[in-house]
Amino acid sequence: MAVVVAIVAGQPAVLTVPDGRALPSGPLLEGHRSLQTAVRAWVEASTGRQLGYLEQLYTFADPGRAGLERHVSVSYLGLTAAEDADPGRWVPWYDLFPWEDARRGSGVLDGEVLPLLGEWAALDASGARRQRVGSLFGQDAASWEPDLVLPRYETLWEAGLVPESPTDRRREETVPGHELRWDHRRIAATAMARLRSKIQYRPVVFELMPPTFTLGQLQAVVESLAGRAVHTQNCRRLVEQQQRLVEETGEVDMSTGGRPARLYRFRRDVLAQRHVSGTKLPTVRSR
Amino acid sequence: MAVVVAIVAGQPAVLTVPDGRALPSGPLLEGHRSLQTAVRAWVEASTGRQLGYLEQLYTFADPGRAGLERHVSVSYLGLTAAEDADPGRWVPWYDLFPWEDARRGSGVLDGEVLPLLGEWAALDASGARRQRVGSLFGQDAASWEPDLVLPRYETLWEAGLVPESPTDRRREETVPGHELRWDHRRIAATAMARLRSKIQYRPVVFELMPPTFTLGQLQAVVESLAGRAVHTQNCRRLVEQQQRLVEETGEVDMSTGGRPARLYRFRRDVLAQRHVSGTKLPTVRSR
DNA sequence: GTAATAGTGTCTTTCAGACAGTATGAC
DNA sequence: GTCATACTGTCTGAAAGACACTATTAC
Repeated sequence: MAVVVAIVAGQPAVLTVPDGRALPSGPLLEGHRSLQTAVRAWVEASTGRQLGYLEQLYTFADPGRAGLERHVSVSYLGLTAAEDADPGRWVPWYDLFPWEDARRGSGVLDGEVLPLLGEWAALDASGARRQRVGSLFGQDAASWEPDLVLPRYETLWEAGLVPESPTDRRREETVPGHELRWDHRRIAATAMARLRSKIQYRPVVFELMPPTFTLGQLQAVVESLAGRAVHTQNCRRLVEQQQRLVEETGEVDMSTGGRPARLYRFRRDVLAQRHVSGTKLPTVRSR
Repeated sequence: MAVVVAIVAGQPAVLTVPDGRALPSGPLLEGHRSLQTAVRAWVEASTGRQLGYLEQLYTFADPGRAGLERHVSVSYLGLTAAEDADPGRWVPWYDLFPWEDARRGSGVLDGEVLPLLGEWAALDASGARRQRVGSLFGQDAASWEPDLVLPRYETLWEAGLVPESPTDRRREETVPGHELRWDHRRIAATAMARLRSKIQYRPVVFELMPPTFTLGQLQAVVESLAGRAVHTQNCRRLVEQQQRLVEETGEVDMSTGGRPARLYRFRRDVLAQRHVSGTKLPTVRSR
């Protein structure tokens, strides 16, 4: 099973099967040296695009009844450069998790998710639920941490607020969001969490970028992944000077609507050279 | 398959099968809700000790011949509190990887590993091997990064310098170190790398500590895991003030050989409360 | 007293975060 | 000219890294 991420129409999106209701999955191919190469070959063959990056995510297993073998499925996170072909199979990541986008107003979070979670938390006299919701969803002076995608999803699942919650606790009213079959939305949440933390300490954002890009575009992609605004100047400083992750191509992009932006390309050689860190997500406090 | 780590006689050690030549492994048990709980139950039953921490490491698969199912094995990293019973089944981690201990003199590294790697690098005219060895093993002004356990091991494997290297490239003279069957030493290296990076951003060291401990003991454990000296005062400051990860018990340990040390205990409640980071490994430059 | 380890106070350097200002296009 | 976006220079505060010093035991 693979969660393949690309930037489609400026927003991160996840590749699905044609009906848009499940992640693509395949059998473990024979004859490959490792699982990793087998998965890469399978994804590249079935999507027709090259994967810039692939890493193992997590291995799940069905409970397994007596006498039967468990069914084991290994999930992977893959990144590929943006391309606008075949948009039907790409589901925007914030359609899956509308509450994860804290960039603008966060309407779904404040308008629908938090009130429903509030009801759930109120049912628990000990206050543990309220504290959990607070620290995960950035209430009560806790900051909203982009990485906590999975525990946030799990909280909604436990609270019965997603359609895939277990039937005995599922509520009438659920939180908005594009549903996937089985536990695929949970796996997508795992991938999203991994990617959000990975971009902070490894330069993997560039695998999602076209060959040349402006620093403004780079920042927009980082923001779309993190789901929040980052600090422009520090982002530039980090990428350009401190890490020397990019170099100018000498060309400019005139279609900005303002001053033309210089085009840059990723310096792939730094990956081999040193042990570099990624985009540190310079945070912006107010907003 | 599990890599269970504990501090035995002051040094990190890995649990093995009775002959000390393989990691313990078991079948996927039936009837558990998740793989994680199944592994925990199996390890706790077979070792008789509780695991403070358990996380999935990596999933490997045999190449798989036509018509046969691949054999999949899921590996886990487990941490348990120090205990000195049954020392025969614990193999010290620096017996497995003597070159990973950069705390004192690093005799094995300078005396045996680097000369052999130098020979291997010299066979490559392009200089790529030399650069790789330099950046991984901290030569040529590159700093020695504790986390790079796995690429260092893989380099030795590729260079034919470990007994488990493929026969067609294995050298006469290999690097010292306790060998394990199959690819178990590689899995142990994966675990070591994961643990070394994990202690920097999650407070997992405490799972290896006895219920009460002095800050000196804590520092010694961090150093033994990281394989290098850390900065005493900053380590204290971080753990005590900034993160408030520990609290005094009010008692002291008189067996230090110098001034008695205050005893502390880990504040388990912080795990639930906030999203705290671990021991930042304040580095010490000279040495 | 010395040796050894525990613990405290403070200085310096680095850098994330922030602000203010300038540059260059379209209209 | 205005508006919009791109880019630059500099300030500040927090914290990592480092140093010097004091405290309390055993001998």
